[in-house]
Amino acid sequence: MSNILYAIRERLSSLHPKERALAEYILEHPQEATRSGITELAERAGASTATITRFCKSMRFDGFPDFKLKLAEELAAPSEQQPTYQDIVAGNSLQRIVAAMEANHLRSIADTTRLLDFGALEAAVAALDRARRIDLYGVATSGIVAQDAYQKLIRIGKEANAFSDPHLQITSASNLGPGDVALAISYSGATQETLDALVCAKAQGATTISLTKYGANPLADSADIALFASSLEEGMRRGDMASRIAQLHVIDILFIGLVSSRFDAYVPKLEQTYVNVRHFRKTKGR
Amino acid sequence: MSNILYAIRERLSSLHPKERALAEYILEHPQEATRSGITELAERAGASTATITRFCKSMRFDGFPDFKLKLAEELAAPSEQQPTYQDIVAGNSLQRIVAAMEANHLRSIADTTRLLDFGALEAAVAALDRARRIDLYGVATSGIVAQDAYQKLIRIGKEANAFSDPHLQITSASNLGPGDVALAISYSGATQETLDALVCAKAQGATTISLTKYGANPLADSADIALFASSLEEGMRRGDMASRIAQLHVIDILFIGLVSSRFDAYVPKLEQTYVNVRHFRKTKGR
DNA sequence: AAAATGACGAAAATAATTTTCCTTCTTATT
DNA sequence: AATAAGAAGGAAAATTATTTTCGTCATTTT
Repeated sequence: MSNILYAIRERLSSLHPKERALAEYILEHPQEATRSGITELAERAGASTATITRFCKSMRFDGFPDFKLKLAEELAAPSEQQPTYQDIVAGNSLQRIVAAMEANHLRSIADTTRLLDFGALEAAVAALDRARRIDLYGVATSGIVAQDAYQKLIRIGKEANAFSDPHLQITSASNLGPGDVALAISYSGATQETLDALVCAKAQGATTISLTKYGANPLADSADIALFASSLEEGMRRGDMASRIAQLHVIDILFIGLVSSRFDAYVPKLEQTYVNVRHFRKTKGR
Repeated sequence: MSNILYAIRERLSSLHPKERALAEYILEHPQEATRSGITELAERAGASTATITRFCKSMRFDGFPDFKLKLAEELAAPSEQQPTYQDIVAGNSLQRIVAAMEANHLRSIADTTRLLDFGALEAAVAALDRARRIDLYGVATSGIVAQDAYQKLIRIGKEANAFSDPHLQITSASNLGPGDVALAISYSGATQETLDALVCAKAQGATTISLTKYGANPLADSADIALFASSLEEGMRRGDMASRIAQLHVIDILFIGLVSSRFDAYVPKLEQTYVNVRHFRKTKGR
């Protein structure tokens, strides 16, 4: 199922009556939602146009037209051609596991790419470029992603730090200032410690960026710039595998975007780092 | 190519100057055309909004919004041919970077899957299942992958440890014994420290597994079981991005293979870990 | 029971698109 | 070469769509 429809279904229970009526109508007639204007849809779903706009904004779209466009794009990608997410169950042969894993990872990268918000991406790259200091927050699996971003950033001479420890996160966030950047990573977007750190960083005047699963969530709501990686169906036995790969995909894009934005400044540092590591370790490898 | 873009190109020669300028702009930046409003597009294409509307009508669309929607749907449809590895170069637009990144990651996962040796995989899973202790070695980017494997293994109660520090690697390897497993990760397969640790582990009687790029390399040659992740074309400016994702892909397969091999033993631990983390942190997230 | 909060829609405000209409440019004709 | 006819194209008016504001009503809290 499409990520947008999935995100809607996920939120269904937490919606107000009219919003829910609207959400249910969209879930039942997604095609029609993309074809009609806001007034028409309001009538058919039994809600007001105001409710629709509010709903779209709460889903972090620019507005109804933006929602319509993104939904249309998702619906246009025929899912029967694309591999769909596979659950992992008992007693599967290695062959089946490998096939399922491949499908999930491919799908999750493709989905993430399709859902990318270029505006947010550009803003994030610009903020990272400007930043005097960059803090990276993430716990457990998301900590791995934060570490990965950290390793990349220091290669181009950025003053970056990654924290998994809640106390250190807050400690470091407290010492950020305007122009600095805090990038908080959490699959669910609901990790309290990471959220606390982000809020703290924001209070210090830092530019805050979130990287979470798709759909509204506390972390994304609090961040100045919200980036998303595709979310898998619930019930997937270990949804965080694909999501972590999707998040790394976004990190890679951010990093290459950053390097490309000022090629002359960053590439020499990157090359120098590489040369130095080789020279001092006298090995070819990583 | 999309039908709409194709239709535009076909009509190109029969269009008036301004319409042609518009058409050419759309052909070159189809994505942007779907993202922007009519005013914005008019400015960028050097035509007036009136011209755009007229153009859309002449193409038998209802109007500009209709055109935009249909074009977006077409562009969202899955891509034509198998993507090939793309190099990352200066001054690329974010759109191109994203497209290249997606192509590389998709390709690298697909390639890795195709190159998988099921025999080695099965042997690795069996060794991990048997192991009393599991050591994970990896430096820098490969250290991230080792950390990821570590986080997974401890979730199912495996006594695992990940080391990036060369001294600690050796120290820990020295205390492995028969039945234990050392999994060494290095993209090049030539990282001296990691190789040393693996050799040391082997001398202690541990089963050794390597995870490297495809092809002969010291690490794979020394390991009892050699696993491979797809190697990118040489000269790729940052080949380790895709390779790291491919390595994680292999780790995921190993892990799920392990869990599936003895579902009844491992899944309850996995579930329990998950429940406990949620309970003690009183959050839904990661 | 009063106050506070929040959902919600009517309607005003704003934004986007389409249409009208007029100017300008081209081309055909005298 | 001058002029009329016709089409291209843009400015701005008209229309249409979307968003925001604001007030009402319902629900919850004190």
